[in-house]
Amino acid sequence: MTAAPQRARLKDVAREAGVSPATASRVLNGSDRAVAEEFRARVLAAAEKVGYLPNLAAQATVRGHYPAIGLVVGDLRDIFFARVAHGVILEATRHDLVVNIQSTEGDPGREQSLIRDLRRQRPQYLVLVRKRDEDRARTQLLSELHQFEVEGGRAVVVGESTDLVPAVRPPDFDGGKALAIALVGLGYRSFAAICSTDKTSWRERLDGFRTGLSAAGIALPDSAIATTEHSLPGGVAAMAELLARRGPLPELIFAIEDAIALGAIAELRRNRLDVPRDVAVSGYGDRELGVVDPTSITLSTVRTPLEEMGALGVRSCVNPLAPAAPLIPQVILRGTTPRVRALKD
Amino acid sequence: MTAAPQRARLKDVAREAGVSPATASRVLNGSDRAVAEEFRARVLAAAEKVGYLPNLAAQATVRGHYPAIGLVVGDLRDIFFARVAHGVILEATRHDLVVNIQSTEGDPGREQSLIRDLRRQRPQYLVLVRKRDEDRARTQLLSELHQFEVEGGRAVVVGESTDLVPAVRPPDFDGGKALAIALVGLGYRSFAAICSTDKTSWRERLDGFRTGLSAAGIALPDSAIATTEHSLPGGVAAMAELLARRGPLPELIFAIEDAIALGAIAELRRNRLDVPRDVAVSGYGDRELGVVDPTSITLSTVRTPLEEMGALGVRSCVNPLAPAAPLIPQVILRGTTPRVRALKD
DNA sequence: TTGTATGCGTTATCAT
DNA sequence: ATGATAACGCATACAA
Repeated sequence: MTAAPQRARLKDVAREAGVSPATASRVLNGSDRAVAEEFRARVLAAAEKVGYLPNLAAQATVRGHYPAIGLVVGDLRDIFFARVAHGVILEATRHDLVVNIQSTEGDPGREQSLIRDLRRQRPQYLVLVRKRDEDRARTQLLSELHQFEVEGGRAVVVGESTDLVPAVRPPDFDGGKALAIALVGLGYRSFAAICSTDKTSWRERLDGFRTGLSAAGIALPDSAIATTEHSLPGGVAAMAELLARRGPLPELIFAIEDAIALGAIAELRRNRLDVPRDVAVSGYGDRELGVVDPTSITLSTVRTPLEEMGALGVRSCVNPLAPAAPLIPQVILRGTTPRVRALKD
Repeated sequence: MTAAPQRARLKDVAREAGVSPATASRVLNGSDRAVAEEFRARVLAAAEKVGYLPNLAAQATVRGHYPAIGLVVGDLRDIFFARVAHGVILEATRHDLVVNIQSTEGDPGREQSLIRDLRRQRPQYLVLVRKRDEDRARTQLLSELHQFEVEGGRAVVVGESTDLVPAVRPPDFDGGKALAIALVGLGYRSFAAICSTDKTSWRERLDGFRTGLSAAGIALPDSAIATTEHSLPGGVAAMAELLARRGPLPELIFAIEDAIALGAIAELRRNRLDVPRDVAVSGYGDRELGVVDPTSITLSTVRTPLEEMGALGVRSCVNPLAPAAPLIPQVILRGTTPRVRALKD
């Protein structure tokens, strides 16, 4: 009924060129063996003529591995995963690697089974993107990754730390530090901070921030820190708590996450405090909030180089020994943190 | 040096179970042939014991095709592509299909070469996601897709229309109509509209909107329509133009795109007109603007079921004959279009 | 119902 | 430098 799919095979190219399949293979696909110039030209011409495309699957069976990179992400609609995936895809293409993408749909419990699915394809590399260090079923995941490596694959985690396999971690310490230095440079001298209860994600940011401040001789006492949930309502609650402490208002409030910062701003406004006139605010993460709507506030923040992290994940798989370029977080100063001089005018 | 990768093969399972590879193959991978219960159990146990995973590449060489779906998208950081890709990935997983993702990086000119790359893997299906009907190199793309189908693959375009292959189009007419009906239901009776110069994307939305209005006996004359660029500054310009026409202000302004709506709102405010007190505004697209920041406006809009479109793309590849469930756009009424009664209170 | 043998498209080893 | 030939892991037509 259906016509048999017509695709040119290596054999067809060889016949067309009047050479053996072996020779054709040598010129078309990478081989260290040399081929006479005349034959090479004939094969190339023949391949072009019959529209030959190498069959990756056949190559994979004989080579034992697939020139592919398995990519496990969470929900792509989350800009975090989208940015990392974008970096992975671009870098993979540069290395002529196919990207097999899978999504946990936000359920880290599915990671293991997804990796298992991926393994059927014998990809050479595996990039696991994690937002937080979710460790349900850690043992399962560990053994799955281990098995992958036993089979000759190389895996890397991008995002939160894991001691299971090599990891590409966000430069959160550097980001916090750079932000602090930038804010001090704008003239700010007194600070408060709002952290989330999710330890791993804010610890380094805060440590870096403190380090940056201390370089200018400024301290951030624990009494100036509120801890709350990693969300906008969390920011509201924490801000309320800080205000309730009734100390002097700091010049700037550093929220460990953009969403928290937005909540804090909302609560400040509810208390008839203007941002940035009365208090300045900075977030962290650059989740692309507060910048799309010019009629609203624009939030200062730190942008984590997520695309670079994805690309680095690929590079460190492909060439584990190559020295990695450092990840540079980008401090983005917007409307919520004006230069202090301007305020005093 | 490196230990040879150890992976269990079908042969190993067969030996372990004391059966022939053929029998093992029949029970482990889909075959219509029946196998005695005892053997089946032995094979299953053996496979479990040695940790067998079928080698997809080997299966692909003998079967002639790869159980995969090639996915070509633009920049994943664009929520449009992210949502469609998410739908594709989920549905593909349901059909036990691998997803090979590629990104044009926003350059539609790369589509052809990406598809060519994909073809090397002999995927069964191909989903091409397009935001607009970019037709540079249309002929090239056409022949590439044609070649893919000649080889036995099935392709579909998701997004803007194309007559090249089956397409999954956004329900823009229905969305415009549903929005108009919802707004009339809120009590609005006079309207203006701002369209973009990019014809294909707004034509159906406006047609649907007009149809919805006319069901209530309301007309939208051409004099109440401004045309501009598909962007926020475009919205500003168009709003300025509408205001300059100096007619009576309509009760509601329908912008064909959220970004345009935001520009329009900005321009209204600049003219000391309050939204929604003086004029209501609705966008279209739900690009997730104006909803993340609760301190700002929240824009009414229509949400195109992009995930469903992606899933439908997969389904119509896998089973072209199955009747497709209709795509339902979702009208989202937020702060910029309050019930008219409330305003009159 | 089960096993044997052959072939899928490609690469690599071995002669030539 | 080139060509025959044997793998690679698996599925299936055919034989038993």
